[in-house]
Amino acid sequence: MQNSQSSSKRFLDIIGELQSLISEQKIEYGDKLPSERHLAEKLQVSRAAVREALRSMELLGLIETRRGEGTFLSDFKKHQLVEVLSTFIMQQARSIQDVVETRMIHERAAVRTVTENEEIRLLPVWQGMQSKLNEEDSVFLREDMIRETIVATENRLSLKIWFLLKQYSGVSFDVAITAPEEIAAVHKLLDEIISGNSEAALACYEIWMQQVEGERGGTE
Amino acid sequence: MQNSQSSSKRFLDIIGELQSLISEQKIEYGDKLPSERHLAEKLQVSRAAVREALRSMELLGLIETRRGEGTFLSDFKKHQLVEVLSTFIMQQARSIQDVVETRMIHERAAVRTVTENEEIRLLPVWQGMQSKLNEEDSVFLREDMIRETIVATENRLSLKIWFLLKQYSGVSFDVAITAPEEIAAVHKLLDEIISGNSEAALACYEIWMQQVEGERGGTE
DNA sequence: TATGCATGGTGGTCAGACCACTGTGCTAAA
DNA sequence: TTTAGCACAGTGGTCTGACCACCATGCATA
Repeated sequence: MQNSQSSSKRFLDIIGELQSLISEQKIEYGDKLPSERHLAEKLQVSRAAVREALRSMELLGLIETRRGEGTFLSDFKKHQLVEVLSTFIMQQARSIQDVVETRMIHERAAVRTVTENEEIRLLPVWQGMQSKLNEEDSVFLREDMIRETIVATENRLSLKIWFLLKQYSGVSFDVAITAPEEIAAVHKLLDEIISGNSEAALACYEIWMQQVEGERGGTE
Repeated sequence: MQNSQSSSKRFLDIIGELQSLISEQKIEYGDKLPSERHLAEKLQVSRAAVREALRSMELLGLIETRRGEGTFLSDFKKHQLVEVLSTFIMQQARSIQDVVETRMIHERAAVRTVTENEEIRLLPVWQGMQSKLNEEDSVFLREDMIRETIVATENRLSLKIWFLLKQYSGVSFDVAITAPEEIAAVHKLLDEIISGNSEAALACYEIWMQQVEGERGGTE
């Protein structure tokens, strides 16, 4: 009867039942869960089914399993994360505009951080990029510039999020910077970073991005 | 020999092998994967083990399974997203500092966007929050203020990321704003948003956050 | 030509077995 | 009495083989 939608994914039901059981029995982070065999008996399913559910939860970081010992509720607050993650995944990214804007949020923040931090902006990286930008036969990608900027902030999470977003934003980043105007724009951006003028650096960034944005619709 | 760390989680290995296989055989989104039985034979593991890996991937949204038809690669580019989030989950958040900093990146960007956008900053929401802040018996949570700000930017992706990050950043956001200094700080922030002075608004935001940050270690 | 059915392949589930590992408690040696 | 060693039970890890429910296909029949 209830097989078409609701229970066609039994292992999802099992996950749900496990979570109920966890909250009912007030199992805290780090506590031990019933063994796979006990769970199978309690939930009236096979051990294989229980394991499929448990492995899924493990991959999500909800639980930890230790051979010979048992299964334990993970001691980090990963639950909400999973919730968000799943809703995130389930409902296709809505607007590409959000992705672009969010990507740029991270990029702007990086430019600002780098420019306003004396230690970072005096790093030799920036000069290195400038000379590479000047060389005729060197390949200097758009994403190199931005990536290095975010790397310089030493915020790995931001870097990861950016890396993710750039793949969605529909802009070609793995493209060498060759157009004279673009070289000039990036050059100026690097200048302003080195001189520590954050407002000017951000302005350069915006100009550059407008150039990049404007090129869409050209080739394709 | 190599059982203590690397291959103690066989189903993780299987997931890895599956992903290799997917990229090797150039399986595109929406394409059909080999059947569970074939995979089991190919990878030299039991079908149960293959299924554990597949169910995990399914929960993450990487694949879709249709009974009687087969297993299909999910038609959206969810891979990287999952990869980013899961690796981040797995290896206990490295530096909580990254999380906090990234959260603030989104918050600052929202404050700036809202303040610099005439249509948004003239919305009645801000006054509404101010009066609520003044009322004696009303409950105005920290996260209400920030959430509304990000909501106002209409960037749902940024909102989701923020929502995710706030749960990790170790700061209590579901706490009512009651301390006189905090009320004053938020009030001033709202003032500056309404008057459209972005630098001043950001300065207020920083002050507020320093207050919030400073309270850690007090109660706990 | 069009309808209906048999068949093979697929995921979904199960039972039972064995292995590898861990913790515990008992036993025997010091 | 204390301690070192071992046997054992419980746990996760894996495998096998079986059966069911479902779907697409193609063949046989009307």
